[in-house]
Amino acid sequence: MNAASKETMMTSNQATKMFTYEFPDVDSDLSIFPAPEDDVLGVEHFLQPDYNKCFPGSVLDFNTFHSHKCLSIENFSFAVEFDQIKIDSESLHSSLTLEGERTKQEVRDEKSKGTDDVVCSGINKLSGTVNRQITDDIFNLAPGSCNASFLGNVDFGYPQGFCTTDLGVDLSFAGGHNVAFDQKDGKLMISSSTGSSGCSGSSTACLNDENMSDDRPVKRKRLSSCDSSKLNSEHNESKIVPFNEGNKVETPVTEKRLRKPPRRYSEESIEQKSRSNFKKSALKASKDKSLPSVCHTHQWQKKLKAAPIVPKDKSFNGGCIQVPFGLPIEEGHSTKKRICWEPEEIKDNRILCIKDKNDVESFSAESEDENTEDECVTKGNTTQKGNSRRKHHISWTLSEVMKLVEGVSEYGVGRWTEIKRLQFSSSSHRTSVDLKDKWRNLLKASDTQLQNRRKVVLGRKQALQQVPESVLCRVRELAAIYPYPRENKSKETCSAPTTSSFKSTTSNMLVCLPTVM
DNA sequence: TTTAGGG
DNA sequence: CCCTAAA
Repeated sequence: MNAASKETMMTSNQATKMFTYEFPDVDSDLSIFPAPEDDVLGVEHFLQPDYNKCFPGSVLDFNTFHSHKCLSIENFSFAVEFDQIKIDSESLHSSLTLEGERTKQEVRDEKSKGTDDVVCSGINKLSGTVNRQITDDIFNLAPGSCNASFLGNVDFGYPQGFCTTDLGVDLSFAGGHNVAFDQKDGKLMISSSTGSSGCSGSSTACLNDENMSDDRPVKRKRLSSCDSSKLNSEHNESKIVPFNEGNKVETPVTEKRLRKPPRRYSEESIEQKSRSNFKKSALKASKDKSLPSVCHTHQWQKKLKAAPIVPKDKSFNGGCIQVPFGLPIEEGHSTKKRICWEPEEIKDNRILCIKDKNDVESFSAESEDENTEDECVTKGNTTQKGNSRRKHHISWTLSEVMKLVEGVSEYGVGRWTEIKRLQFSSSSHRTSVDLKDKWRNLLKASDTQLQNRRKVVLGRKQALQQVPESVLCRVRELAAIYPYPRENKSKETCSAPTTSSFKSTTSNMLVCLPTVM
């Protein structure tokens, strides 16, 4: 419309000629040292005061660059959206057409530093580093210090394999100028929406400083999270965003919608949140800070597909860990509420096997110890403890039963939590509910045993008996002393816990039974 | 969160 | 062993 339109009258040849610079000697005397991908590049070295000393051959003197040709962005208020900038310096130097001493310097600098992942820097301190949000850096640019002229036509030309989704770049310049990164072409596009001064094509850009005022409010808008530009990688195109003066507050920066997390993950997250305070906090933290690792969405999506649920530690409570990259790690995982992927037959077979094992070897000796117990636990759980909705059947060993009976004798029926804490502290797979259930089953078993005895069906049935008779007798004794809730309410109640230990009473327990025989 | 009880 | 209601 005004000077802006005038400035765009220059032919593309002119523009190309004027602002194309090649670095013939960039690689000649400077070697490249590959840097780890996660290296974060500092930008302080860009601010070294002796730039001009080192490179007197100025290609672009920011101070003398003609503002009538290109926009002077001194005191330039702008909004910059850099989610993640990962620019390969190889391609950067090859097609970078920024004119400028500093640009050259920076490229050289990066070369000399041997970093592969470098810098998009046309302004004083506009740099992107790997996995780093530099919005703040950009925002903190002192307007006065940004004495630079900037002309577009920056070709970032990312190489093969370079992930375009790592370049979620949106530059919205106040005053109707917008800078966008064309991920398809790898071009930085600068355009004006205020008039006819739009750039021709994506390779040239002209910015006019007349529309710029020094007092333009700095508008910065964060994307909701850094992964927003990653999730829809296929359709994520940098757009030139119109920017109107009256529209400063709601700059329509490219909105990228978050991909909804997989349902399974959501469910698991909810589950984790409800089960562990630590997990809760971790999840919250991960949500709140919009963790940068989520930027690797495509990675963790892949992992999520293929990731098996990996057992994390030996304990049951430790549970499983499924770590999509950058997602909250479940720290403790309940063994409950798993989705059962295993056919029932397999489980039944395993249960039978365990029972057979017990038939053969268990209860023959009272000395069955924790090792056997743990071994049993391991057998029952390692294969699928991550997936099964139903907890694996872990046969109660004799030692466990004895501990349970002893606990009941000490603390009474119904105080399962205490029994668990004091008797089953080492076996994390037995919950208080398990103890309660087991006690209930023991009561049933003891009752059945009585009936069997009365029917005189001895021998083989006794062999099939899971719990030895002595233990069941003890259970009956305790049941008489500590009536199981509701079942034995009619029975007499004994308030004082028995102090006798299991072994001391096993010898005469049958005598203690009032109803037996 | 623990316990009781049904399934 | 799971699930849920109740305390």
